[in-house]
Amino acid sequence: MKKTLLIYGLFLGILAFLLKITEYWFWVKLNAFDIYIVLIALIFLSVGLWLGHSVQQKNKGKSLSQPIHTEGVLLIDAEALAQSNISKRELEVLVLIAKGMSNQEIADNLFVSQNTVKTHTSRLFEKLDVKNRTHAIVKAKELGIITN
Amino acid sequence: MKKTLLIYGLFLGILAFLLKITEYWFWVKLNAFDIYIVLIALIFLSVGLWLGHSVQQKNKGKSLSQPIHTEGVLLIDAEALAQSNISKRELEVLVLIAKGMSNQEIADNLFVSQNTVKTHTSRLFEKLDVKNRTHAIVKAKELGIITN
DNA sequence: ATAAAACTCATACCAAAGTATGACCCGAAT
DNA sequence: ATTCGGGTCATACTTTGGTATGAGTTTTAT
Repeated sequence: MKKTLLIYGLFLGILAFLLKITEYWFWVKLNAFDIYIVLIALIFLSVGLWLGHSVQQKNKGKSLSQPIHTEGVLLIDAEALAQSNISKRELEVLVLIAKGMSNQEIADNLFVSQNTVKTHTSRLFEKLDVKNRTHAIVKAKELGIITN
Repeated sequence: MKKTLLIYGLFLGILAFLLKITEYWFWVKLNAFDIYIVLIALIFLSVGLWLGHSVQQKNKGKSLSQPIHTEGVLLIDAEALAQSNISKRELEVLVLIAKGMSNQEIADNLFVSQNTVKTHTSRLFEKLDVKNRTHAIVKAKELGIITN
């Protein structure tokens, strides 16, 4: 946490410095005021998006533990789910797999890397005692974890 | 969450401060320009944060927690099957895919080579307009060609 | 406060899935 | 008889899926 904040601070500091430099450049040499404003806006818009994404990542673990059903795929047996030791994130991946998504699509959907999806799927398959995604789907349905 | 926002706010404050400090390195002048810039920056940072948050919310809704959709027992729609131009053999392969079998397992099951299974699956995917087996399963179920 | 579990990500590697193309056989329709 | 669709198979290739391992961070439980 400390490290993360330090990085944020450092980044913002560098950003401030760069802004001053570009300000000097534009203001003195070119006097392109409008361009400068747009630049500022774009940069901070990006920073905002980035930070928003970070916040999102941080809140991932919080809220969505309760949802029972999803579009087209429904959780029925909470007991079976608990029994299986499948984590929240793994369940999300499972649901998206059951929707027919590829690893890359799942990654995009969950805003994580493909590698992360792969480790989730790997653990998932281990817990379901299967060897591939299609088998995982039927097994999960057999166990009542998901359905349609 | 509150804490996080507070920290971000703090850093924004530091950013404003740094902007003021660096101002003296280049410009020994105090005017409305910098305040204006900071204002722009803050506004667009907010927009960015808001957008990031919106995306997050939207995604949440997309991946999880949607209305239940319980289809009763599906009958295999012969019409849909005919419509899809799927051949007998391709249908057999499709069913075995939906059972979670690998290509090799399907080949063994149908007493043909794995290559043959691959060409069947390939044609099947083409006819179902999908790119992989898991998607083929959901598509075929949507079309009522197979059921569980 | 600390340990355990969950989440994220990366690299490297191997296996399976999927595509493209061409070929042969067979039975049914024209 | 010839064409055509379906079935079979092969080779070569690219892409995706899956495993193994290690590591850093965050959340949660003790």
